[in-house]
Amino acid sequence: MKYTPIPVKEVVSNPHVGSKVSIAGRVVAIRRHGKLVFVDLVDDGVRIQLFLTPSTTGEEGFKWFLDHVDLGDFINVHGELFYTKRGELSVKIEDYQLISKALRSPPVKYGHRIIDPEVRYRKRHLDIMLTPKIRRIFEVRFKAIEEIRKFMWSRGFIEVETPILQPVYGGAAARPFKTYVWALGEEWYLRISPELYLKRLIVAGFNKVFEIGKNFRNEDIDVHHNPEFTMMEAYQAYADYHDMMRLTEDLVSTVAQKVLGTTKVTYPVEVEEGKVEEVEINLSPPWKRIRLVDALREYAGLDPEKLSDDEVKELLRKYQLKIPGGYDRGRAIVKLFDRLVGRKLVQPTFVIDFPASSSPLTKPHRENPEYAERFEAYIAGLELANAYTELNDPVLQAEYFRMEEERKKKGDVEAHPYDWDFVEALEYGMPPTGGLGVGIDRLIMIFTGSTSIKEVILFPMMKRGQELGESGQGKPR
RNA sequence: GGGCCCGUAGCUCAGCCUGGUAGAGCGGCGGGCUUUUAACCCGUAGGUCCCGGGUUCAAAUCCCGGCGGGCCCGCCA
Repeated sequence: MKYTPIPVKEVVSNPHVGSKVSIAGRVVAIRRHGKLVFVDLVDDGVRIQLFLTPSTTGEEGFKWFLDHVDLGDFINVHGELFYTKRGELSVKIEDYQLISKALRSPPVKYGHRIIDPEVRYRKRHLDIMLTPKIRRIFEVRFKAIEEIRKFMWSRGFIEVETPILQPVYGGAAARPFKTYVWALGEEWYLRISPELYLKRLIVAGFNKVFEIGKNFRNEDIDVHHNPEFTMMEAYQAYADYHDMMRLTEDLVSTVAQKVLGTTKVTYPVEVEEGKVEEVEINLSPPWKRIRLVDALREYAGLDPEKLSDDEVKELLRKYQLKIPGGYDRGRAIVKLFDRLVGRKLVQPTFVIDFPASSSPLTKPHRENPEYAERFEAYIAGLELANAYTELNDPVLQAEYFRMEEERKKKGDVEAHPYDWDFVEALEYGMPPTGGLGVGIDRLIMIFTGSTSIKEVILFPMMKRGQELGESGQGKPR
Protein backbone atom coordinates (compact mmCIF):
# COMPACT_ATOMS: atom_id res chain seq x y z
CA MET A 1 0.00 0.00 0.00
CA LYS A 2 1.18 3.45 -0.85
CA TYR A 3 0.24 4.97 2.50
CA THR A 4 0.11 3.38 5.94
CA PRO A 5 -3.33 3.99 7.41
CA ILE A 6 -3.82 5.34 10.91
CA PRO A 7 -6.91 4.42 12.98
CA VAL A 8 -9.95 6.53 12.14
CA LYS A 9 -10.49 6.78 15.87
CA GLU A 10 -7.32 8.89 16.14
CA VAL A 11 -8.38 11.11 13.26
CA VAL A 12 -11.80 11.74 14.75
CA SER A 13 -10.65 12.32 18.32
CA ASN A 14 -8.08 14.93 17.30
CA PRO A 15 -8.90 16.33 13.86
CA HIS A 16 -6.30 18.55 12.23
CA VAL A 17 -8.37 20.25 9.57
CA GLY A 18 -6.36 20.98 6.46
CA SER A 19 -3.82 18.22 7.08
CA LYS A 20 -3.51 15.07 4.99
CA VAL A 21 -4.49 11.74 6.51
CA SER A 22 -4.30 8.13 5.41
CA ILE A 23 -7.04 5.86 6.70
CA ALA A 24 -8.59 2.51 5.84
CA GLY A 25 -11.92 0.89 6.51
CA ARG A 26 -15.11 -0.68 5.24
CA VAL A 27 -17.40 1.26 2.91
CA VAL A 28 -20.86 1.26 4.52
CA ALA A 29 -22.68 3.91 2.52
CA ILE A 30 -22.29 5.66 -0.82
CA ARG A 31 -24.38 8.75 -1.53
CA ARG A 32 -24.02 9.98 -5.07
CA HIS A 33 -24.97 13.45 -6.22
CA GLY A 34 -23.87 13.46 -9.83
CA LYS A 35 -20.23 14.43 -9.84
CA LEU A 36 -20.10 14.72 -6.10
CA VAL A 37 -20.02 11.64 -3.88
CA PHE A 38 -20.20 11.07 -0.13
CA VAL A 39 -18.98 7.80 1.32
CA ASP A 40 -19.24 6.51 4.86
CA LEU A 41 -16.22 4.54 6.03
CA VAL A 42 -16.06 2.48 9.22
CA ASP A 43 -12.80 1.44 10.86
CA ASP A 44 -12.84 -0.52 14.12
CA GLY A 45 -16.34 0.68 14.87
CA VAL A 46 -15.63 4.36 14.15
CA ARG A 47 -17.36 6.07 11.22
CA ILE A 48 -16.00 8.90 9.13
CA GLN A 49 -17.30 10.52 5.96
CA LEU A 50 -15.29 10.61 2.75
CA PHE A 51 -15.85 12.99 -0.12
CA LEU A 52 -14.82 12.75 -3.73
CA THR A 53 -15.33 14.59 -6.99
CA PRO A 54 -13.50 14.35 -10.32
CA SER A 55 -11.44 17.33 -9.19
CA THR A 56 -10.13 15.57 -6.07
CA THR A 57 -9.36 12.16 -7.56
CA GLY A 58 -9.10 12.93 -11.28
CA GLU A 59 -11.73 11.89 -13.82
CA GLU A 60 -10.36 8.37 -14.11
CA GLY A 61 -10.11 7.73 -10.37
CA PHE A 62 -13.60 9.11 -9.89
CA LYS A 63 -15.11 6.85 -12.51
CA TRP A 64 -13.20 3.79 -11.30
CA PHE A 65 -14.47 4.34 -7.77
CA LEU A 66 -18.08 4.48 -8.86
CA ASP A 67 -17.67 1.46 -11.14
CA HIS A 68 -15.79 -0.79 -8.73
CA VAL A 69 -16.21 0.19 -5.09
CA ASP A 70 -19.27 -1.40 -3.46
CA LEU A 71 -20.80 -1.51 -0.02
CA GLY A 72 -18.78 -3.79 2.22
CA ASP A 73 -15.46 -3.28 0.41
CA PHE A 74 -12.38 -2.17 2.28
CA ILE A 75 -10.49 0.79 0.88
CA ASN A 76 -7.38 2.67 1.77
CA VAL A 77 -7.76 6.43 1.44
CA HIS A 78 -5.41 9.40 1.40
CA GLY A 79 -6.66 12.94 1.47
CA GLU A 80 -7.26 16.21 3.25
CA LEU A 81 -9.41 16.67 6.35
CA PHE A 82 -12.13 19.30 6.06
CA TYR A 83 -15.61 20.18 7.24
CA THR A 84 -18.57 20.02 4.85
CA LYS A 85 -21.20 22.75 4.62
CA ARG A 86 -23.27 20.75 7.09
CA GLY A 87 -20.31 20.75 9.45
CA GLU A 88 -19.32 17.12 9.19
CA LEU A 89 -15.68 16.14 9.45
CA SER A 90 -14.74 14.49 6.15
CA VAL A 91 -11.76 13.33 4.13
CA LYS A 92 -11.41 14.67 0.60
CA ILE A 93 -10.19 11.63 -1.31
CA GLU A 94 -7.11 12.39 -3.36
CA ASP A 95 -5.86 8.83 -3.70
CA TYR A 96 -7.37 5.49 -2.82
CA GLN A 97 -6.91 1.75 -3.27
CA LEU A 98 -9.45 -1.04 -3.11
CA ILE A 99 -7.75 -3.35 -0.61
CA SER A 100 -10.41 -6.02 -0.03
CA LYS A 101 -13.54 -6.93 -1.96
CA ALA A 102 -16.89 -7.96 -0.46
CA LEU A 103 -18.64 -10.57 -2.58
CA ARG A 104 -21.92 -10.13 -0.73
CA SER A 105 -23.59 -6.84 -0.04
CA PRO A 106 -24.67 -6.21 3.56
CA PRO A 107 -28.28 -7.31 4.25
CA VAL A 108 -29.28 -4.03 5.92
CA LYS A 109 -28.02 -0.45 5.86
CA TYR A 110 -25.30 0.40 8.33
CA GLY A 111 -26.78 1.58 11.60
CA HIS A 112 -29.98 -0.41 11.20
CA ARG A 113 -30.88 -3.50 13.17
CA ILE A 114 -31.18 -6.92 11.64
CA ILE A 115 -34.69 -7.96 12.67
CA ASP A 116 -34.51 -11.75 12.44
CA PRO A 117 -32.94 -13.03 15.69
CA GLU A 118 -31.90 -16.24 13.99
CA VAL A 119 -29.75 -14.31 11.54
CA ARG A 120 -28.43 -12.06 14.28
CA TYR A 121 -27.21 -14.93 16.44
CA ARG A 122 -26.02 -17.29 13.72
CA LYS A 123 -24.31 -14.58 11.69
CA ARG A 124 -23.17 -12.37 14.51
CA HIS A 125 -20.46 -10.84 12.31
CA LEU A 126 -23.26 -9.11 10.39
CA ASP A 127 -25.09 -8.08 13.55
CA ILE A 128 -21.96 -6.45 14.97
CA MET A 129 -20.73 -5.07 11.64
CA LEU A 130 -23.96 -3.27 10.85
CA THR A 131 -25.37 -2.25 14.22
CA PRO A 132 -23.19 -0.09 16.47
CA LYS A 133 -25.56 -0.62 19.40
CA ILE A 134 -24.88 -4.34 19.24
CA ARG A 135 -21.15 -3.74 19.00
CA ARG A 136 -21.49 -1.56 22.09
CA ILE A 137 -22.87 -4.47 24.12
CA PHE A 138 -19.74 -6.46 23.43
CA GLU A 139 -17.46 -3.51 24.06
CA VAL A 140 -19.07 -3.33 27.50
CA ARG A 141 -18.57 -7.05 27.95
CA PHE A 142 -14.88 -7.07 27.04
CA LYS A 143 -14.15 -3.95 29.07
CA ALA A 144 -16.00 -5.37 32.08
CA ILE A 145 -13.98 -8.57 32.00
CA GLU A 146 -10.82 -6.49 31.81
CA GLU A 147 -11.94 -4.44 34.80
CA ILE A 148 -12.92 -7.55 36.76
CA ARG A 149 -9.38 -8.83 36.30
CA LYS A 150 -7.90 -5.50 37.37
CA PHE A 151 -10.14 -5.41 40.43
CA MET A 152 -9.24 -8.93 41.48
CA TRP A 153 -5.55 -8.34 40.89
CA SER A 154 -5.74 -5.13 42.93
CA ARG A 155 -7.21 -7.15 45.79
CA GLY A 156 -4.26 -9.53 45.67
CA PHE A 157 -5.95 -12.44 43.89
CA ILE A 158 -3.88 -14.44 41.43
CA GLU A 159 -5.48 -15.65 38.25
CA VAL A 160 -5.22 -19.38 37.66
CA GLU A 161 -6.35 -21.94 35.11
CA THR A 162 -7.83 -25.29 36.12
CA PRO A 163 -8.98 -28.21 33.99
CA ILE A 164 -11.98 -27.89 31.74
CA LEU A 165 -11.79 -31.60 30.93
CA GLN A 166 -12.36 -33.47 34.16
CA PRO A 167 -12.59 -37.14 35.12
CA VAL A 168 -15.14 -36.33 37.83
CA TYR A 169 -17.31 -33.26 37.51
CA GLY A 170 -18.46 -31.25 40.51
CA GLY A 171 -18.99 -27.91 42.18
CA ALA A 172 -22.59 -27.45 41.11
CA ALA A 173 -25.81 -29.35 40.66
CA ALA A 174 -26.02 -29.92 36.94
CA ARG A 175 -25.94 -32.49 34.21
CA PRO A 176 -22.53 -32.54 32.49
CA PHE A 177 -21.44 -32.89 28.89
CA LYS A 178 -19.56 -36.13 28.33
CA THR A 179 -16.55 -36.57 26.13
CA TYR A 180 -14.08 -39.32 25.40
CA VAL A 181 -10.32 -39.19 25.82
CA TRP A 182 -8.73 -41.49 23.24
CA ALA A 183 -5.29 -41.31 24.81
CA LEU A 184 -6.63 -42.70 28.07
CA GLY A 185 -9.49 -44.79 26.76
CA GLU A 186 -11.76 -43.08 29.29
CA GLU A 187 -14.98 -41.12 29.39
CA TRP A 188 -14.41 -37.64 30.81
CA TYR A 189 -16.58 -34.59 31.38
CA LEU A 190 -16.58 -30.91 30.53
CA ARG A 191 -16.55 -29.03 33.80
CA ILE A 192 -19.78 -27.74 35.27
CA SER A 193 -17.66 -25.60 37.61
CA PRO A 194 -13.99 -25.09 38.51
CA GLU A 195 -14.84 -25.08 42.24
CA LEU A 196 -13.23 -28.28 43.45
CA TYR A 197 -9.94 -27.56 41.67
CA LEU A 198 -9.79 -24.00 42.97
CA LYS A 199 -10.27 -25.27 46.51
CA ARG A 200 -7.38 -27.69 45.97
CA LEU A 201 -5.29 -24.59 45.29
CA ILE A 202 -6.34 -23.17 48.65
CA VAL A 203 -5.25 -26.49 50.18
CA ALA A 204 -2.00 -26.02 48.25
CA GLY A 205 -1.37 -22.80 50.10
CA PHE A 206 -2.43 -20.06 47.69
CA ASN A 207 -4.49 -17.62 49.74
CA LYS A 208 -6.38 -15.78 47.00
CA VAL A 209 -7.14 -17.30 43.62
CA PHE A 210 -9.63 -16.62 40.88
CA GLU A 211 -10.48 -17.97 37.47
CA ILE A 212 -12.56 -16.58 34.63
CA GLY A 213 -13.74 -19.17 32.18
CA LYS A 214 -16.43 -21.23 30.58
CA ASN A 215 -18.60 -23.70 32.43
CA PHE A 216 -20.70 -26.26 30.60
CA ARG A 217 -24.06 -27.47 31.82
CA ASN A 218 -26.16 -29.85 29.77
CA GLU A 219 -29.44 -28.09 30.35
CA ASP A 220 -32.16 -26.26 28.56
CA ILE A 221 -31.57 -23.04 26.67
CA ASP A 222 -33.66 -19.99 27.53
CA VAL A 223 -33.30 -16.27 28.10
CA HIS A 224 -31.24 -16.83 31.24
CA HIS A 225 -29.33 -19.99 30.30
CA ASN A 226 -26.78 -20.90 27.62
CA PRO A 227 -25.20 -24.38 27.91
CA GLU A 228 -21.74 -22.82 27.90
CA PHE A 229 -21.43 -19.69 29.95
CA THR A 230 -18.75 -17.62 31.62
CA MET A 231 -18.13 -17.57 35.35
CA MET A 232 -15.68 -15.78 37.57
CA GLU A 233 -14.91 -17.89 40.61
CA ALA A 234 -12.79 -16.64 43.50
CA TYR A 235 -11.57 -18.26 46.70
CA GLN A 236 -10.03 -16.49 49.65
CA ALA A 237 -8.41 -18.14 52.66
CA TYR A 238 -9.35 -16.92 56.16
CA ALA A 239 -12.53 -15.39 54.78
CA ASP A 240 -16.21 -16.26 55.14
CA TYR A 241 -19.41 -15.52 53.26
CA HIS A 242 -19.71 -12.07 54.82
CA ASP A 243 -16.33 -11.19 53.30
CA MET A 244 -17.56 -12.58 49.99
CA MET A 245 -20.63 -10.33 50.14
CA ARG A 246 -18.43 -7.28 50.58
CA LEU A 247 -16.17 -8.50 47.78
CA THR A 248 -19.17 -9.01 45.48
CA GLU A 249 -20.77 -5.62 46.02
CA ASP A 250 -17.41 -3.86 45.74
CA LEU A 251 -16.56 -5.77 42.57
CA VAL A 252 -19.84 -5.11 40.79
CA SER A 253 -20.09 -1.45 41.74
CA THR A 254 -16.43 -0.75 40.94
CA VAL A 255 -16.59 -2.45 37.56
CA ALA A 256 -19.85 -0.66 36.73
CA GLN A 257 -18.27 2.69 37.57
CA LYS A 258 -15.20 1.94 35.42
CA VAL A 259 -17.11 0.56 32.44
CA LEU A 260 -20.34 2.56 32.45
CA GLY A 261 -19.19 5.62 34.37
CA THR A 262 -22.01 5.13 36.86
CA THR A 263 -23.30 2.66 39.40
CA LYS A 264 -26.90 3.19 38.33
CA VAL A 265 -28.32 1.10 35.52
CA THR A 266 -31.81 0.65 34.12
CA TYR A 267 -33.37 -2.69 33.33
CA PRO A 268 -36.81 -3.71 32.00
CA VAL A 269 -38.73 -5.24 34.90
CA GLU A 270 -42.25 -6.61 35.04
CA VAL A 271 -43.61 -4.23 37.68
CA GLU A 272 -47.02 -5.86 37.63
CA GLU A 273 -48.75 -8.59 35.64
CA GLY A 274 -48.03 -7.92 31.98
CA LYS A 275 -46.58 -4.47 32.57
CA VAL A 276 -42.87 -3.98 31.91
CA GLU A 277 -41.05 -0.79 32.85
CA GLU A 278 -37.47 0.44 32.83
CA VAL A 279 -36.45 0.43 36.49
CA GLU A 280 -33.38 2.16 37.86
CA ILE A 281 -31.11 -0.17 39.76
CA ASN A 282 -28.53 1.16 42.16
CA LEU A 283 -25.46 -1.05 42.34
CA SER A 284 -23.71 0.97 45.07
CA PRO A 285 -22.89 -0.89 48.27
CA PRO A 286 -24.11 -1.90 50.70
CA TRP A 287 -26.64 -4.25 49.16
CA LYS A 288 -29.63 -5.54 51.06
CA ARG A 289 -29.05 -8.72 53.05
CA ILE A 290 -31.96 -10.96 53.90
CA ARG A 291 -32.20 -14.54 55.16
CA LEU A 292 -33.82 -16.90 52.66
CA VAL A 293 -36.63 -17.78 55.06
CA ASP A 294 -37.24 -14.08 55.75
CA ALA A 295 -37.35 -13.38 52.03
CA LEU A 296 -40.03 -16.04 51.65
CA ARG A 297 -41.94 -14.37 54.45
CA GLU A 298 -41.50 -10.86 53.09
CA TYR A 299 -42.09 -11.52 49.38
CA ALA A 300 -44.34 -14.60 49.39
CA GLY A 301 -46.07 -14.53 52.75
CA LEU A 302 -44.74 -17.95 53.71
CA ASP A 303 -43.01 -18.83 56.96
CA PRO A 304 -40.93 -21.93 56.26
CA GLU A 305 -39.90 -22.22 59.89
CA LYS A 306 -43.52 -22.72 60.90
CA LEU A 307 -44.66 -24.95 58.06
CA SER A 308 -45.04 -28.69 58.57
CA ASP A 309 -43.57 -31.08 55.99
CA ASP A 310 -47.10 -31.85 54.81
CA GLU A 311 -47.76 -28.16 54.25
CA VAL A 312 -44.49 -27.80 52.34
CA LYS A 313 -45.41 -30.79 50.16
CA GLU A 314 -48.80 -29.25 49.50
CA LEU A 315 -47.11 -26.04 48.33
CA LEU A 316 -44.88 -28.06 46.01
CA ARG A 317 -48.00 -29.60 44.48
CA LYS A 318 -49.68 -26.23 44.20
CA TYR A 319 -46.78 -24.76 42.22
CA GLN A 320 -46.07 -28.00 40.32
CA LEU A 321 -42.53 -28.23 41.69
CA LYS A 322 -40.65 -31.50 41.82
CA ILE A 323 -37.67 -32.46 43.92
CA PRO A 324 -35.55 -34.92 41.94
CA GLY A 325 -34.12 -37.66 44.16
CA GLY A 326 -36.98 -37.50 46.62
CA TYR A 327 -38.50 -35.00 49.04
CA ASP A 328 -36.07 -32.98 51.07
CA ARG A 329 -37.37 -30.14 53.19
CA GLY A 330 -34.41 -27.83 52.59
CA ARG A 331 -34.45 -28.31 48.86
CA ALA A 332 -38.20 -27.83 48.80
CA ILE A 333 -37.86 -24.48 50.56
CA VAL A 334 -35.21 -23.37 48.08
CA LYS A 335 -37.51 -24.43 45.22
CA LEU A 336 -40.31 -22.34 46.63
CA PHE A 337 -37.93 -19.43 46.99
CA ASP A 338 -36.80 -19.76 43.36
CA ARG A 339 -40.36 -19.95 42.14
CA LEU A 340 -41.92 -17.24 44.29
CA VAL A 341 -39.24 -14.78 45.32
CA GLY A 342 -36.17 -14.69 43.04
CA ARG A 343 -37.73 -12.70 40.23
CA LYS A 344 -39.04 -10.10 42.66
CA LEU A 345 -35.59 -9.10 43.87
CA VAL A 346 -34.90 -6.14 41.60
CA GLN A 347 -32.49 -4.01 43.64
CA PRO A 348 -29.25 -5.84 44.52
CA THR A 349 -29.99 -8.31 47.29
CA PHE A 350 -28.00 -10.96 49.08
CA VAL A 351 -30.25 -13.84 50.01
CA ILE A 352 -28.38 -15.58 52.81
CA ASP A 353 -28.47 -18.73 54.93
CA PHE A 354 -29.75 -21.53 52.74
CA PRO A 355 -31.06 -24.78 54.21
CA ALA A 356 -28.02 -26.99 54.86
CA SER A 357 -29.37 -29.95 52.91
CA SER A 358 -29.47 -27.87 49.72
CA SER A 359 -25.81 -26.97 49.88
CA PRO A 360 -23.46 -29.97 50.04
CA LEU A 361 -20.24 -28.00 49.62
CA THR A 362 -21.03 -25.31 52.19
CA LYS A 363 -20.02 -25.01 55.81
CA PRO A 364 -22.93 -25.24 58.25
CA HIS A 365 -24.02 -21.97 59.82
CA ARG A 366 -21.96 -21.07 62.89
CA GLU A 367 -25.11 -20.53 65.02
CA ASN A 368 -27.61 -22.97 63.52
CA PRO A 369 -26.41 -26.07 61.65
CA GLU A 370 -29.77 -26.48 59.92
CA TYR A 371 -28.61 -23.66 57.69
CA ALA A 372 -25.53 -23.22 55.54
CA GLU A 373 -23.39 -20.10 55.31
CA ARG A 374 -24.34 -19.48 51.74
CA PHE A 375 -25.76 -16.59 49.75
CA GLU A 376 -27.06 -15.89 46.30
CA ALA A 377 -26.95 -12.35 44.92
CA TYR A 378 -29.98 -11.20 42.95
CA ILE A 379 -30.25 -8.17 40.69
CA ALA A 380 -33.19 -7.45 38.39
CA GLY A 381 -34.63 -10.81 39.35
CA LEU A 382 -31.53 -12.55 38.00
CA GLU A 383 -29.37 -14.86 40.07
CA LEU A 384 -26.04 -13.15 39.58
CA ALA A 385 -23.76 -14.80 42.10
CA ASN A 386 -23.55 -17.74 44.45
CA ALA A 387 -21.12 -17.92 47.34
CA TYR A 388 -20.42 -19.55 50.63
CA THR A 389 -18.17 -20.19 53.51
CA GLU A 390 -16.51 -23.27 52.10
CA LEU A 391 -16.95 -26.62 53.78
CA ASN A 392 -13.41 -27.54 54.83
CA ASP A 393 -14.28 -30.50 57.06
CA PRO A 394 -13.36 -33.66 55.08
CA VAL A 395 -15.46 -35.92 57.30
CA LEU A 396 -18.62 -33.88 56.78
CA GLN A 397 -17.79 -33.43 53.09
CA ALA A 398 -17.53 -37.21 52.71
CA GLU A 399 -20.87 -37.59 54.45
CA TYR A 400 -22.48 -35.03 52.11
CA PHE A 401 -21.04 -36.81 49.08
CA ARG A 402 -22.54 -40.08 50.33
CA MET A 403 -25.94 -38.37 50.62
CA GLU A 404 -25.56 -36.98 47.11
CA GLU A 405 -24.79 -40.46 45.83
CA GLU A 406 -28.00 -41.66 47.44
CA ARG A 407 -29.94 -38.90 45.71
CA LYS A 408 -28.35 -39.80 42.39
CA LYS A 409 -29.49 -43.40 42.82
CA LYS A 410 -33.01 -42.13 43.44
CA GLY A 411 -33.04 -40.31 40.15
CA ASP A 412 -31.54 -36.89 40.79
CA VAL A 413 -29.53 -36.54 37.57
CA GLU A 414 -27.95 -33.38 38.91
CA ALA A 415 -26.66 -34.78 42.20
CA HIS A 416 -22.92 -34.58 42.86
CA PRO A 417 -20.80 -37.58 42.10
CA TYR A 418 -18.53 -38.63 44.94
CA ASP A 419 -15.13 -37.01 44.47
CA TRP A 420 -12.68 -39.10 46.51
CA ASP A 421 -9.72 -37.13 45.34
CA PHE A 422 -11.24 -33.88 46.57
CA VAL A 423 -12.08 -35.33 49.98
CA GLU A 424 -8.52 -36.58 50.27
CA ALA A 425 -7.26 -33.08 49.46
CA LEU A 426 -9.38 -31.68 52.29
CA GLU A 427 -7.89 -34.29 54.62
CA TYR A 428 -4.53 -32.56 54.21
CA GLY A 429 -6.13 -29.49 55.72
CA MET A 430 -7.84 -26.47 54.14
CA PRO A 431 -7.98 -23.13 55.96
CA PRO A 432 -11.36 -21.50 56.55
CA THR A 433 -12.21 -20.12 53.14
CA GLY A 434 -14.78 -17.98 51.42
CA GLY A 435 -15.73 -18.77 47.82
CA LEU A 436 -17.66 -16.84 45.19
CA GLY A 437 -19.00 -17.46 41.72
CA VAL A 438 -20.27 -14.61 39.55
CA GLY A 439 -22.18 -15.18 36.32
CA ILE A 440 -20.39 -12.89 33.88
CA ASP A 441 -23.01 -13.16 31.15
CA ARG A 442 -25.75 -12.12 33.52
CA LEU A 443 -23.66 -9.28 34.86
CA ILE A 444 -23.32 -7.99 31.31
CA MET A 445 -27.08 -8.38 30.84
CA ILE A 446 -27.57 -6.08 33.82
CA PHE A 447 -24.93 -3.61 32.61
CA THR A 448 -26.48 -3.39 29.15
CA GLY A 449 -30.19 -3.78 29.94
CA SER A 450 -30.33 -7.00 27.90
CA THR A 451 -33.23 -9.32 28.66
CA SER A 452 -31.78 -12.37 26.90
CA ILE A 453 -28.44 -14.02 27.63
CA LYS A 454 -28.07 -14.53 23.87
CA GLU A 455 -27.67 -10.78 23.49
CA VAL A 456 -24.44 -10.78 25.50
CA ILE A 457 -22.84 -13.98 24.17
CA LEU A 458 -21.02 -13.55 20.87
CA PHE A 459 -22.16 -16.85 19.42
CA PRO A 460 -24.96 -18.31 21.53
CA MET A 461 -25.76 -21.99 21.10
CA MET A 462 -28.28 -22.55 18.32
CA LYS A 463 -29.58 -25.74 16.82
CA ARG A 464 -27.88 -26.79 13.61
CA GLY A 465 -29.74 -25.01 10.84
CA GLN A 466 -29.91 -25.65 7.14
CA GLU A 467 -26.83 -24.68 5.20
CA LEU A 468 -28.02 -21.47 3.67
CA GLY A 469 -25.34 -21.24 0.99
CA GLU A 470 -26.34 -19.10 -1.93
CA SER A 471 -29.66 -18.30 -0.34
CA GLY A 472 -27.93 -16.76 2.65
CA GLN A 473 -28.10 -13.18 3.79
CA GLY A 474 -26.75 -10.51 1.56
CA LYS A 475 -27.12 -10.93 -2.14
CA PRO A 476 -24.04 -12.36 -3.89
CA ARG A 477 -22.85 -9.86 -6.45
C1' G B 1 -41.11 -31.91 27.98
C1' G B 2 -46.09 -28.76 27.16
C1' G B 3 -48.74 -24.38 24.93
C1' C B 4 -49.07 -20.20 21.52
C1' C B 5 -46.98 -17.57 17.32
C1' C B 6 -43.72 -17.08 12.99
C1' G B 7 -41.02 -18.93 8.17
C1' U B 8 -43.16 -15.43 0.84
C1' A B 9 -37.52 -11.18 -3.46
C1' G B 10 -30.88 -9.54 -0.50
C1' C B 11 -33.91 -7.02 3.95
C1' U B 12 -38.84 -5.71 6.27
C1' C B 13 -43.48 -7.35 5.28
C1' A B 14 -48.67 -7.82 2.58
C1' G B 15 -51.24 -11.85 0.17
C1' C B 16 -53.41 -17.23 3.46
C1' C B 17 -59.38 -16.55 6.80
C1' U B 18 -62.90 -17.17 1.64
C1' G B 19 -57.82 -22.14 -3.34
C1' G B 20 -57.59 -19.58 -9.66
C1' U B 21 -51.53 -14.73 -13.48
C1' A B 22 -46.75 -13.92 -6.53
C1' G B 23 -47.07 -8.05 -4.63
C1' A B 24 -45.16 -3.30 -1.96
C1' G B 25 -41.34 -0.47 0.43
C1' C B 26 -36.18 -0.55 1.18
C1' G B 27 -31.74 -2.46 -1.02
C1' G B 28 -29.38 -3.86 -6.08
C1' C B 29 -28.70 -2.40 -11.24
C1' G B 30 -29.21 1.74 -15.27
C1' G B 31 -30.05 7.07 -15.91
C1' G B 32 -30.34 12.28 -13.74
C1' C B 33 -28.54 15.50 -9.94
C1' U B 34 -21.84 19.86 -7.10
C1' U B 35 -22.38 19.68 0.19
C1' U B 36 -25.32 14.85 1.18
C1' U B 37 -25.90 11.68 5.43
C1' A B 38 -32.28 6.35 6.09
C1' A B 39 -30.34 11.96 0.24
C1' C B 40 -33.86 12.81 -3.77
C1' C B 41 -36.25 11.93 -8.90
C1' C B 42 -37.09 8.44 -13.23
C1' G B 43 -36.59 3.48 -14.99
C1' U B 44 -35.49 -1.76 -14.29
C1' A B 45 -34.21 -6.75 -12.86
C1' G B 46 -35.02 -9.93 -8.92
C1' G B 47 -38.98 -15.86 -6.21
C1' U B 48 -36.94 -23.60 -3.84
C1' C B 49 -43.67 -18.86 -1.17
C1' C B 50 -38.75 -23.39 4.89
C1' C B 51 -38.88 -29.02 3.51
C1' G B 52 -41.84 -33.54 2.46
C1' G B 53 -46.51 -35.75 1.74
C1' G B 54 -51.96 -35.40 1.11
C1' U B 55 -56.81 -33.19 -0.70
C1' U B 56 -58.21 -30.74 -5.37
C1' C B 57 -59.14 -29.75 -12.31
C1' A B 58 -55.97 -26.21 -9.60
C1' A B 59 -52.26 -25.09 -3.26
C1' A B 60 -48.11 -19.50 -0.93
C1' U B 61 -53.35 -20.28 0.65
C1' C B 62 -56.70 -26.17 3.14
C1' C B 63 -54.94 -30.96 5.91
C1' C B 64 -50.84 -34.16 7.98
C1' G B 65 -45.67 -34.79 9.19
C1' G B 66 -40.85 -32.62 9.66
C1' C B 67 -37.01 -28.62 10.15
C1' G B 68 -35.65 -23.82 12.13
C1' G B 69 -36.79 -19.51 15.18
C1' G B 70 -39.44 -16.43 18.98
C1' C B 71 -42.43 -15.94 23.45
C1' C B 72 -44.64 -18.31 27.80
C1' C B 73 -44.74 -22.52 31.29
C1' G B 74 -41.92 -26.67 33.38
C1' C B 75 -36.73 -27.80 34.34
C1' C B 76 -32.13 -24.87 35.53
C1' A B 77 -30.32 -26.28 44.25
